[in-house]
Amino acid sequence: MGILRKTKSVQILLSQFKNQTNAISVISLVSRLTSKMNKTTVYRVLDKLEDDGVLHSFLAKDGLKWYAKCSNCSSNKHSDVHPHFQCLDCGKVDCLAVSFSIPKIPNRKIEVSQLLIQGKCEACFG
Amino acid sequence: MGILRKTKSVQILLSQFKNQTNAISVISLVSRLTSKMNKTTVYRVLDKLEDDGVLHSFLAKDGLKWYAKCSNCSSNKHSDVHPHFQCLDCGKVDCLAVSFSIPKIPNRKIEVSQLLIQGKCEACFG
DNA sequence: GTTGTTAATGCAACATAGTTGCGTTATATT
DNA sequence: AATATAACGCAACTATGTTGCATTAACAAC
Repeated sequence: MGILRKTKSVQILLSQFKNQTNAISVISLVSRLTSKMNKTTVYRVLDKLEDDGVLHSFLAKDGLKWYAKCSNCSSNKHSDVHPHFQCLDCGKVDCLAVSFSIPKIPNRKIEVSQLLIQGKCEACFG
Repeated sequence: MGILRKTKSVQILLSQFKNQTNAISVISLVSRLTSKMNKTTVYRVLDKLEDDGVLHSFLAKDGLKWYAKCSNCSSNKHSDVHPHFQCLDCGKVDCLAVSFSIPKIPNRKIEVSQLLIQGKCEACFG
């Protein structure tokens, strides 16, 4: 069950993802919004926005959950399969606008896949 | 700093990975060895075995850490880059013996990458 | 085999991410 | 304005993982 009401919390959270394509960790959202809403609400709204195909989530290598805007998803399915890149220096995570090929695996049905790449980003590499 | 002494705990943990190629979650190891060693010891020994290139670790989609035997790693580097497959039905995780190509990304230095594939395994697919 | 050094362990307490139950608030419909 | 109920805040809780420290045990030297 997705978002039914455009509450203040939903609008605040959506505004965090406006005008930027980077992913944001849940921890970061909870702490930066701590004066505006309860952490429980952050978790619940993010969950629903993912249901609706507005955001997609993935886990970084440290086990923390990150969210980013979807580009071509609906509430039916998350069609947007792309790798995520996390900088080991500054911690920034972004969605890479490239597609990758999943290796063929016999006798298994593939449903989801996620590729996490870590290294140094443009800013930290130079 | 890796393993220096062949203690009873080290031997018990290593025996869990003998004669099988599946990955095992830390949670599962902690609970199945609860009568034989403290959970702190489980975490510490696994950490050291990974340092030594004996085991490698990765995170499944639920954020839980899993370990599996390395095949071609040393304490210097984990050379064994392969995808992991987790069955959404039975939860079993295994290392796939295939290599995959990481997409080219401009202006970034790639250091680590992990591909997690989820779906239905041979047993649950049929 | 005994001794000494110190890596490894067990335990308790702690840290952190995330979840649940429930009473209250506020959105949207009539 | 009244009503139904989705959404919220709060507190308490769960689970995974970590830390500090006193004790134990591996192993090398004798």
